[in-house]
Amino acid sequence: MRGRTGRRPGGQDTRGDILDAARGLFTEHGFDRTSLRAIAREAGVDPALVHHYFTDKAELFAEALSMPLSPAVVVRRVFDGPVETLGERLLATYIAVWEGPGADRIVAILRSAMTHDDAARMLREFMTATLLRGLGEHLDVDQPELRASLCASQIVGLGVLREVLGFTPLTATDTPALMAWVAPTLQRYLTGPAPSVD
Amino acid sequence: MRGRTGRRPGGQDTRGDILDAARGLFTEHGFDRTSLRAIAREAGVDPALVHHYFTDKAELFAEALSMPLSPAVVVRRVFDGPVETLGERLLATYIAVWEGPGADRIVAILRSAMTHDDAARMLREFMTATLLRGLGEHLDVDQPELRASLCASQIVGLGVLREVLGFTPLTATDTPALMAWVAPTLQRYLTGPAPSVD
DNA sequence: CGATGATTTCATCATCTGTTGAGATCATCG
DNA sequence: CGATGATCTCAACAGATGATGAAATCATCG
Repeated sequence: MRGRTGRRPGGQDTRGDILDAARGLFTEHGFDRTSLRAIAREAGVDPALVHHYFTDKAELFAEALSMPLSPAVVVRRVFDGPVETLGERLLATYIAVWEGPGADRIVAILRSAMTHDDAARMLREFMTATLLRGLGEHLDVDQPELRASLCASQIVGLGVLREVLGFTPLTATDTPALMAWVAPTLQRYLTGPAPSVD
Repeated sequence: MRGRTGRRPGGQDTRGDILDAARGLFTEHGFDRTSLRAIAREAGVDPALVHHYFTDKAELFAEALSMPLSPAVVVRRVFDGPVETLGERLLATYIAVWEGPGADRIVAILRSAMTHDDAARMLREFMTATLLRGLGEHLDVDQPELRASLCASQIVGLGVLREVLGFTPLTATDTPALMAWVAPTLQRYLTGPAPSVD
């Protein structure tokens, strides 16, 4: 039954199984340390089949880790409300992404972005689409790109240390307490006055 | 001359050449994407020689990317001065590390830390040794580990986006302007009042 | 000069990588 | 039922990887 060649009986979603396995392994080990063969093994499938459905390892990565959240939704959620609590809603939205069902994908992208160009591009697009796009439309501030990038740096830093590297003080602290610390930072980056450089 | 076996004439520091090559390649590609053979090629040396000097790839990584700055020096530099400008000095110290002669090592560690345990450990040790150690001794605040970790998250996020991923708004902004934005964040994390959680 | 030990390369190993082509099995539709 | 096409595995490829043992060359010190 297992080692038999040819098409399997019963309409199984083998392609989906491969995607699931890929998502799991990419999340755990990143792009480079994940082999097609390991994915195939995890999915209970011959390596050649992976290559049959997805021509490239990069294509499989892109399809398995497609955006977990539509930028439009994020933008609406973040910018719909009083300006004074903008940082709070922004942080809450991202933390919801970290901890929500799409968390795997984000961690995988974060892990892989450091060495793999595709992942870096996906991360950049995710941050700019969800963060920078709404800024220009809904907020009237100077240097919007810089402000957004500063927010991105704080958010990414938090995600890396907490979700990827598992820094103990951050993983141990519960989410509301963490938000109370970090939200004011984002708020100032977004709406605070530009500092004067000495 | 090149393809000859046996010891080379002239007291050359081949071991040092290997370390230099390793540092450069680890910096550019991270741990996983750097092969011993590529290092050997770059150093103009047989792959077996690399293995002769450094038993392991991990050992070579650790030795090539040893700490660029002694924690004691960092702690003294950061905590020697008025408390009101603590965040400023802290950030200046780290940015000096990013941009100084040890920058390669930090970038390599950052790149590799996402997938390689040794690099993650080195990063964790670097951050805690330079940041957390001094806090307990020189500063009387509540939750020192959490405060230090929040600083680490902002610093690491900045380093990742600016030095590793090359986020354009951050790379384009000059250092003093960036410091003026971020230093207050660190200052608040270190000495500000603990926020009340709703 | 001769012996000893450190340096350096060669040839080779088993293993893993992504990829390919051929053929086996099954679902689907005439 | 029979043909067509999608699905799936087998066997195998060439190339890269980290590693090893043996031999060649040189520096050093007696």
